Amino acid sequence: MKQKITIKTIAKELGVSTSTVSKALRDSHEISSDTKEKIQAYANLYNYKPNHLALQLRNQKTKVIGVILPKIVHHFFSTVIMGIEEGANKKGYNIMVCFSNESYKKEVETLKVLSNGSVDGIIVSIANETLKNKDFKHFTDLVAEEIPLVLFDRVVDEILCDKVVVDDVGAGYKATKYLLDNGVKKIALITTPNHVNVGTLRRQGYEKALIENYIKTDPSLIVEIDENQDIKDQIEKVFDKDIDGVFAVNEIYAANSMKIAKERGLNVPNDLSVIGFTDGLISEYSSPTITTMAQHGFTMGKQAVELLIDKIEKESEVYRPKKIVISSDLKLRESTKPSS
Amino acid sequence: MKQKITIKTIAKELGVSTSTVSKALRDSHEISSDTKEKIQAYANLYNYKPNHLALQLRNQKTKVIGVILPKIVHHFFSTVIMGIEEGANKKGYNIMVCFSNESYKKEVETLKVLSNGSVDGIIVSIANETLKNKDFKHFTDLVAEEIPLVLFDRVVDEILCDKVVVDDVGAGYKATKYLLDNGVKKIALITTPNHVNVGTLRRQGYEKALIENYIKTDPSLIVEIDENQDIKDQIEKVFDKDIDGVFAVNEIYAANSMKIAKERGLNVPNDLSVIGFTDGLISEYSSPTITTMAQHGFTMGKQAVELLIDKIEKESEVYRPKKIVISSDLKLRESTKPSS
DNA sequence: AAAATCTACGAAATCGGTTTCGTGTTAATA
DNA sequence: TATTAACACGAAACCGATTTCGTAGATTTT
Repeated sequence: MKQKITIKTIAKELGVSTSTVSKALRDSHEISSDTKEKIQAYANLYNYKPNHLALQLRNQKTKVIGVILPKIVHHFFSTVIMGIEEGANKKGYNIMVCFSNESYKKEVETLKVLSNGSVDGIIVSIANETLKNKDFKHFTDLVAEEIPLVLFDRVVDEILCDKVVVDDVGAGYKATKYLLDNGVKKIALITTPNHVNVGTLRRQGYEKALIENYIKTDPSLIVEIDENQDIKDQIEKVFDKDIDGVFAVNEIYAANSMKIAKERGLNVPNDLSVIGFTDGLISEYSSPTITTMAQHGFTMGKQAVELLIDKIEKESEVYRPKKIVISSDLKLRESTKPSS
Repeated sequence: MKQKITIKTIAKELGVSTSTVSKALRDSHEISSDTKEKIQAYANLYNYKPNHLALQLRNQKTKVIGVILPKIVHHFFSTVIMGIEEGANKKGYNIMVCFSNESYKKEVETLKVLSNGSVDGIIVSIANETLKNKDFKHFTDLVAEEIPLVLFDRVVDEILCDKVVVDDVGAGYKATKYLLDNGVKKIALITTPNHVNVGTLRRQGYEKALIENYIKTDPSLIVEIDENQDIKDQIEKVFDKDIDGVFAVNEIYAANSMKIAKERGLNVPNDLSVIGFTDGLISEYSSPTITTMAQHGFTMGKQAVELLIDKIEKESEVYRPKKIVISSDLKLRESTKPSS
């Protein structure tokens, strides 16, 4: 890179001290307007830009927010990033994005790198492997160091910090209830293994809606997908159970269910109603289009970053962890019968 | 944030100088093993982490790479990010991700922020508005400042720097040729306005394939989508032209075409063959699944970041801009007839 | 005319590290 | 025994800014 022009260069060229240059550039009243003009003109001419690193070191803040996501090629997470970025920019922050790739080890490493002073605070959605391990030491350490931390979507109670979550129980309930209210009787639940807590919560909502309608939960209607195996094969089995509804905890599972239905000659929504989760492109462009629980990722990201910046900038105040719950709405499309 | 432990703290506590602490922690031979052990033990106990800002300032490098994308909620770009991140991590770099949201103004601002020393180099895919304006001063300034820059996918010749692009002409040619070779006669091209050069290039490939087959390009079969208006409506018209093939320059246009076909009772692929671009989830989960030109975003990201780091780390060498062309492959699915 | 007050600027400390160079002590060599 | 070398460590400069404090000289006040 080209030799950057610094305050020192300007000072030397103009025969003044660095303090004078600094003050002149910040338009201090201590400097005569003559000198100011001269210095500012020179700085402009040579396109002087103050070195951010120096400022960060001096001010002990970076104006950067670290974000660790499990993955990015994913509609929900990329929407969240947009929200985080917009919220951060509005307050003069930039974001440093990293990925755990659902790996515990990478999450630990990334967290270590970010917590060495590169960022003022960190936003994380926990990796699946970590949730499975239940090893959260890297997070509790972070909290102990008092580095501002906000978790979103995939959170756990063990970590004491601000959180932004979807009302997963409510969402599962809403979806299931909608199906029941519209004449669907036998609803399959396509969900994640138990350690992924959002899946568990959505399942609770599903069960709650069933109980309210005096229907006993049938475990054979619940499919816990192992992502290491073929998704479609695993869903396939539940279609032998003569179901007339599917509630899938994400888009991919919903899309796979639709495909199976089509192959089996089932008409969606007449023979089978399908509701997915995450309002992504698949649901929108599938045919028929898929009714989903919209997760409002953008809002989540924005709320998360606002919470974080609040924590960063008002650290003197007494702190009690906040939890923001974002309710998700049913977005009706063609894969369900119209509301009766 | 909690008061961080610094080298100074350790020095004071142990009654040695900061130089000694620094050397001990870096395992210098200058320090006796006695002292080293004592210092290292203390540092470990109190979880000392060297402050990155201080190191960055001293070394005049940040080990951070800036990335500016037009958007993120988009399969291709999120795949590219993955590639960039992986390549960067492998070399000990982190990435700072920003978005232009296709806006010229935001692109200029973001570039300014990143070029103040926060990053060692920048990777950009140019915003649509900028391509339209044809105002690249913010980029040429960057090049003049000798800040390492790599452009990918959406690039222009006016900016002298390393580039990574898809062989768009070749891709357009391959797609069109495949259709022609398999009996499709009248192929509609659903593309972007002319200022988006990737669209233009793909169009050239389309035309090249037609010419080779002695078919005159029919302008009425080419639809330039204005993203501010309803996409489906715009595509609708070309369906009146009795077409039997569609080549769309992205997934969304392809999906919309499929939808129209379905509404008009056209069987895909028997009555109409469809080829899209970007191998995203829509193409994969659409029904029938959509044949696409796979863009290899991950590879592009990785190549781009490797080019950039090379530039950053070997800046002494004589520099001549490199251009890496990544060829894209046709991924055959159900929306086209099998190869004959 | 002496004292007080401004004005305009510079010296030096600071942020948290690294690194060069110098030096006192001890051990090895001539 | 005098000289040299090795060892172990500290002082100080440096990266690029900001900011406090001090002060010379001009101006105003008493």
